[in-house]
Amino acid sequence: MEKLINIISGLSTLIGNTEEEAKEQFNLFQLTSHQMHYLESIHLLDNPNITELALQLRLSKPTVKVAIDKLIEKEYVYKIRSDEDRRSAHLHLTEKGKLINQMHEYAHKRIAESILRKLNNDELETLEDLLTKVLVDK
Amino acid sequence: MEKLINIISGLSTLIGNTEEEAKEQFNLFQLTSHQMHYLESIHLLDNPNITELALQLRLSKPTVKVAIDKLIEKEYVYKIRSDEDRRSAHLHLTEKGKLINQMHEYAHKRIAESILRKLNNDELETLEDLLTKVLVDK
DNA sequence: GTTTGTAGTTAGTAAAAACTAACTATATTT
DNA sequence: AAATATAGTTAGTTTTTACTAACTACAAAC
Repeated sequence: MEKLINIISGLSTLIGNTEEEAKEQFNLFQLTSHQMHYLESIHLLDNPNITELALQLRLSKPTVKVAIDKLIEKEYVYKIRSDEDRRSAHLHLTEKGKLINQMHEYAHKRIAESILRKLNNDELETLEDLLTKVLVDK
Repeated sequence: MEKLINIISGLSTLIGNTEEEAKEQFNLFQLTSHQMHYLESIHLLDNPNITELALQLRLSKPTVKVAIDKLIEKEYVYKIRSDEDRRSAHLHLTEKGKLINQMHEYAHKRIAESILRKLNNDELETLEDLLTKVLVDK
C-alpha cells in the first residue's frame, strides 16, 4: 500500500507539473486561473446556462454573469438563446475558448511520449491493460 | 499512442476529481484556493523567504507579504528570521498548515484503495514495476 | 387570465488580491 | 566608511471577484 501511494503521488506530481507547464504557455493569452476554470467548467457541463454554471462553481448568478460577460467580450465564450425556454441561454466555447481543452490534450500527449520513451512494446501493452482495468467504472 | 493518451486523460481526471473532493473538505477550514496555493508553494519550496515565494508565484513582494500576514494571523504559517542574513525570514507551515499536505496524501490513499479493489496481487506488482519505470528520471 | 416561479440582468457595494512608490534595516562592494 | 544592493515592510491605489436586492422577461400553475 505504501509503495502504491508513493507511486500515485509521483504520478500526480508528473501530471500536475506537465499541466502547469502547458498552462504557462496559455497564461500568455491573458487568462486568470479563475477564468480558465470557467472555461473548463463550461466544457465539463457541456454548454450549461448561467444558473447551472453558478451552481457548479458555487457562486451567485450575478457573479457568474459578470465573469461570463468578460469572457464573451474577450471572445472565449458565446451565448445561444434556448428555443425551448426563451428566458435561458446556453454557454458555448468559441474556437479560442476551446484552446483550453487542447492545452490539456497537449499535456497528456507529452506524458504519453515520455512513457513511450521508457517502456518497450510489451510493457506498454501490459501497462495499458492494467490501467484500463483500473479506470473502468465499478 | 491514441489509446495511451486516452488512458492518461482518464487518469488525470481521476486524480483531479479525487483531489477536488479532498479539497472540498478542506474548504471548511476557511481557506481560499489562492491561500491553499500559498501553503502548497511553501511546502514545495521548502521554507522559502518572501522574495523566493513571490518569484515562484510571479507576484510582487508586497502582494505576497500581505497574503502571508493573513496566513500568519490565521496560524497556518510562521516566520523564522535567518541567522545568516538577518534581513531575511524563512516561512514555515504550522501543524495546521501542514494539513494541506495531508489532504493530498488522503486523496492519493483513496486512489490507491480503488486500485487495490480492481487488481489482484500479480497485476498490482506488475503495475507498480511499470509505473516505477515510467517515473524514474531520464 | 392572474398569480407564482424561474432565468437572466442591473445597480450598488464590500472584500480580496493585485500593483507601484517609498521607506527601514541589514549586507555587500568599492 | 561611503555607496550600493537586497529583504522586507508600509501606504495608497486599482482591479478583480464576490455579494445582496431589485428588476425584466418569459414560463408554468392555479
